[in-house]
Amino acid sequence: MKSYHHGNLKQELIDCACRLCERDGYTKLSIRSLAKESGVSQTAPYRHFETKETLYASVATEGFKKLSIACHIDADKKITKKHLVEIGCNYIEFGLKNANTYDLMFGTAVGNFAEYPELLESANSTYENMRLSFSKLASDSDEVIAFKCITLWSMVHGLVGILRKVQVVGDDFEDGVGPISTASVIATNLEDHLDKVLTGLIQN
Amino acid sequence: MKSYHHGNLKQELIDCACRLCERDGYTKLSIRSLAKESGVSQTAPYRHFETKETLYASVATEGFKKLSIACHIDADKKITKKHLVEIGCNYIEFGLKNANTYDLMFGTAVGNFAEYPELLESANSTYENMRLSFSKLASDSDEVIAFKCITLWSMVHGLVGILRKVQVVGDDFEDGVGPISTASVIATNLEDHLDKVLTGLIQN
DNA sequence: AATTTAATGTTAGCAGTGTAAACATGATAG
DNA sequence: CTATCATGTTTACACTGCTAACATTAAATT
Repeated sequence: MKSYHHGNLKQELIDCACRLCERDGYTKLSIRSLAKESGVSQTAPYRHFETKETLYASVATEGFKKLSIACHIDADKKITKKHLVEIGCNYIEFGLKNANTYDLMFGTAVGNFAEYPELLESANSTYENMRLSFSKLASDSDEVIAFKCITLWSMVHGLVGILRKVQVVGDDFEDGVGPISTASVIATNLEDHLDKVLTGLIQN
Repeated sequence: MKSYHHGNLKQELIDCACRLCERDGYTKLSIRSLAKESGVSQTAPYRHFETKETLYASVATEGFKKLSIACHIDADKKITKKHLVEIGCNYIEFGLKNANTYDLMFGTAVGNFAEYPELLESANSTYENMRLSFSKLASDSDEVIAFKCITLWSMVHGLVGILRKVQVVGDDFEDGVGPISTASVIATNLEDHLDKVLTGLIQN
């Protein structure tokens, strides 16, 4: 039988939001439809999320947790360049396969991460993981490690954006020269590509 | 006196939309407020824009035109690496200074560029300009040029995203190691940074 | 154990949104 | 001069985020 109190509404709303957000994009997500989906009144979600942005923040938090997991590699002892390439590939794969969630995480939907401690923490933790991997590669100074880390991150982040957009931009160039075909070459040789760029990055 | 017909509504709506979009972000943009701003009835814009996405597409089109201009460099004859660095810096500067418009251009607000011929053209033309610059640098094959072009683009695109996000992510690391401080080092030495990365890119 | 309190749910309602339909106006083509 | 068509208006609908007032029940306090 259905009791007055749901019991686990907050988590169910988040799960549901993650699902719908990834399926339709966060723009299409409405608190009301979410409530209906969970079999609860229109305004019930407001007991758990102050505003819609708070809900977005929760979905983004889950996103960063998943991204962290996707980028995690099992290599406690020695990390090689190959490991970094793997991380990069996993990152890009995540970004392409969870495009809508990725948008929410890196777009302007959530204005200020600092207002949402859990989001802040999950985002920083994703960064910290990547940083640790770099620190295990060579005996660089902390500054150099951080620098390389940001550089790799911006690289894979950029590739996610461009590879995705390019699929949508159309291609009125001759074969092999336009953005689409070029990007798809990169996409299908992602490992080689990252390896090449990382080589430049690591040896400088 | 005010005539029944506005005379130049479409362009005024676009201009106004560009302004409001950059000021408040495209999410806050409403067709109704836009109409009010132009002193016209709520539904008048629908004579010029089939849907809101069509309006978005127009704003994005303007964005790509401005980006093209921002990235344009006067160097008909010989292009050097320095020129490419300049292009990259200008690109990043545009992305950071016009963050909301940039979001509209590269986010999911406009789903399929192919549905908006003008947008498609302005986006491709931005790419084509960048490609031309690369083609004037060295006598690479078309494929190599396109490859380098996409790589540079994804690099600066990624930097825009990360530099912007990082300002908002908070920084609970020791000085000089966390994402913010590292990113700001990169941001203030943007030319050096791009030069370094481009060196690796060009010589491979 | 009884009672107070706080957390969580519901109902009703406001102001704002995108968009469609029916109608009004006036510039332009015949 | 008249018919047409692009452009504007009015009205209306279904939807949205969000608030306020009220209902129910779990948890804390006496």
